[in-house]
Amino acid sequence: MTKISDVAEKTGYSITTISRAINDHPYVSDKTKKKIFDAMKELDYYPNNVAQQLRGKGTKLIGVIISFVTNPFFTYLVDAIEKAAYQVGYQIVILQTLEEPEREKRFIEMLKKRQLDGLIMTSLDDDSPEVLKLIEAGKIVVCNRYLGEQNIPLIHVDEKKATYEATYYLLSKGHRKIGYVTGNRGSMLAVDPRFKGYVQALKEFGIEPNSDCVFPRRLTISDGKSTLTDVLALGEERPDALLVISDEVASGILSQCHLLNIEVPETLAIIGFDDQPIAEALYPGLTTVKQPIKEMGEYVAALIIANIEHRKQPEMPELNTKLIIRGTA
Amino acid sequence: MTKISDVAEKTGYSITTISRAINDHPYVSDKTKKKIFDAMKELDYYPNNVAQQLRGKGTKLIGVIISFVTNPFFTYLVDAIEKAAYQVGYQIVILQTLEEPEREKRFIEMLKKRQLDGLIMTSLDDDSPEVLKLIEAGKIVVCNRYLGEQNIPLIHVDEKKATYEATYYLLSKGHRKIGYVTGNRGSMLAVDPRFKGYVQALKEFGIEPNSDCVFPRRLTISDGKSTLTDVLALGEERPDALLVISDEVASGILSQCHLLNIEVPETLAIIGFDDQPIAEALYPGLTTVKQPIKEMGEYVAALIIANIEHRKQPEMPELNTKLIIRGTA
DNA sequence: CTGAAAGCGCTTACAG
DNA sequence: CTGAAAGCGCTTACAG
Repeated sequence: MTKISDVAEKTGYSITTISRAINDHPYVSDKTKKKIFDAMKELDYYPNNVAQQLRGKGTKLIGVIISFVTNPFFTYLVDAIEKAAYQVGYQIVILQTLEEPEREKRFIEMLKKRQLDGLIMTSLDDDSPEVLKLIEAGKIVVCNRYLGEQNIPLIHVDEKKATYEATYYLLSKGHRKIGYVTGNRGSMLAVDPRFKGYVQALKEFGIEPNSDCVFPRRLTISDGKSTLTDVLALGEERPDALLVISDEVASGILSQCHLLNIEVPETLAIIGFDDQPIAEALYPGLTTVKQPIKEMGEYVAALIIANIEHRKQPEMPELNTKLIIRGTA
Repeated sequence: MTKISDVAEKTGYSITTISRAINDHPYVSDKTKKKIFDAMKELDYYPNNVAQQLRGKGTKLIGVIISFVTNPFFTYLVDAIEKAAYQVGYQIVILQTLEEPEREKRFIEMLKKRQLDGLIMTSLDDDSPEVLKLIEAGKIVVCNRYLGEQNIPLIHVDEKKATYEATYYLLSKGHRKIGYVTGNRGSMLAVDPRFKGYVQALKEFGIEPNSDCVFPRRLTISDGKSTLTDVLALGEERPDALLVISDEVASGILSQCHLLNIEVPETLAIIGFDDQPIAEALYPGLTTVKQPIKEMGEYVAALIIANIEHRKQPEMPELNTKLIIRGTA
């Protein structure tokens, strides 16, 4: 690999001058610069970024910790982060936890070892003092969801409001038995803002939430299919509407409705969450809660980069969800 | 930030010994090691990876160039690559071109500047001599698709066979007017192996391909919806089956069929491509060509890492597609 | 088993 | 405007 001394040798200038030309230092004449650039081109020389990093420039790499790359929600978030970061010279390292704590640990180590300039975490398992310190130092930004106790800053949308509005919509359409389908464990419900929004709307209509109508741990399309079976097993008591915290699970339910000739939305209304592309492709189109993923991604990228470069933090935009009404409710 | 000299100072050992303890060198006694590790823990010390890199260890970073992160096909490929790479200590930098050549250029520069140990490219725009040199050197591995002229090694499935089989299936079901829906530009058809497989099957049944039934540049769900309109506009001549080189586009077509009460597969049969999760969620389930994405990702990861570490290349597995028959054909 | 010193490839304060 | 030299934080050949 060619290095800076090769360029110095070839041009007759000192290493110092080559470095100054590369870094566009004013004290190098244009003629000198041109000669140097020509030589660099000829030698196919590129500065070794690792050496530059050791001299204080960062890695220009931001890690983004997500649970699964194959989850479209994260994919759209990463897309927004990547575009914003690219503009200012940063790239994204994709870090999926697969919900394994050792993976999260290793990713945080990457930050400590300075492989990464900063870290965006969409989930947080390890809230040890060291991690908290990194959050305080601005090296880690937590975004989207965190169901823990600690009082840490979190960039997120108002999820409670989102489900409140969706549930309210169903209620206003006359539904009274509304089920709740979530990917979370049942034990998490107590601290889940989405569940709280659902409960609040029900209570405003004088309805006590029925735990038989809550379906936890539903994550995939085929979970959705089996959820319909569970719903039907409730007989007379079964819900006439479902708030489903995942478009994918909702799509599984809808598909099964077709198979069993259950009319949507007449017999069963369905609202999804996220407004993934699939929502538009289904028939009937899936009514769903659109998250401001793009805005959130852009903001969180701007925030971590401001932290890395010790600049003043940008102002948080309003992160509003929106109920997109299509055919299923 | 704590550095190795801080650990040396605290323990009273030399920097050399600390380094040796970190790198598990045999000439350090276990008692010494323990003392050193305790001090490291106490100081929350992590070796600066950048300095280590400069001493010859790579960045342990592999770039993966894809067109769009939001495309599920790439998402599944990245997932497979990530998992295989993680096992052996590498991480993935996600590099989306958005089909802009400057982006591709910048990503290749990252490799030249040694920000990346290797590069997996799922598309290749710039086949300049320098890039070819990097491919020959094993620093770049090209995977999936390349519609260029150059004779470069490419890891890929037998796409011609895949579309041949899908088309053959439609023909054997009695369809004779089979349309072809692709994301490529029409001008690319001549070098597109997928199109060749389609044409070959038709010819075996004595059918001349009809250019009216070829729909290029269809990339999105809403492209799919408008494609049905284009199909219907053909009147008597319209196809009774469609081979669609994208599950997403196929889902758009199917959704529009529901809207216009066109029976699938009776009036119009549809075959997609990729077997994305959406295929299973649609009604009827989408018959589609499943690609061996996992196998391809694992192999390409193993290959680039073998190159990086100057080890012998693993053997290429068979990369077979499979027609998944569901309800649309 | 241990340490002083050279060196990885750059940047930059200092001196000219 | 230019260059010799120090130094970023490590690893390792060399000497003991």
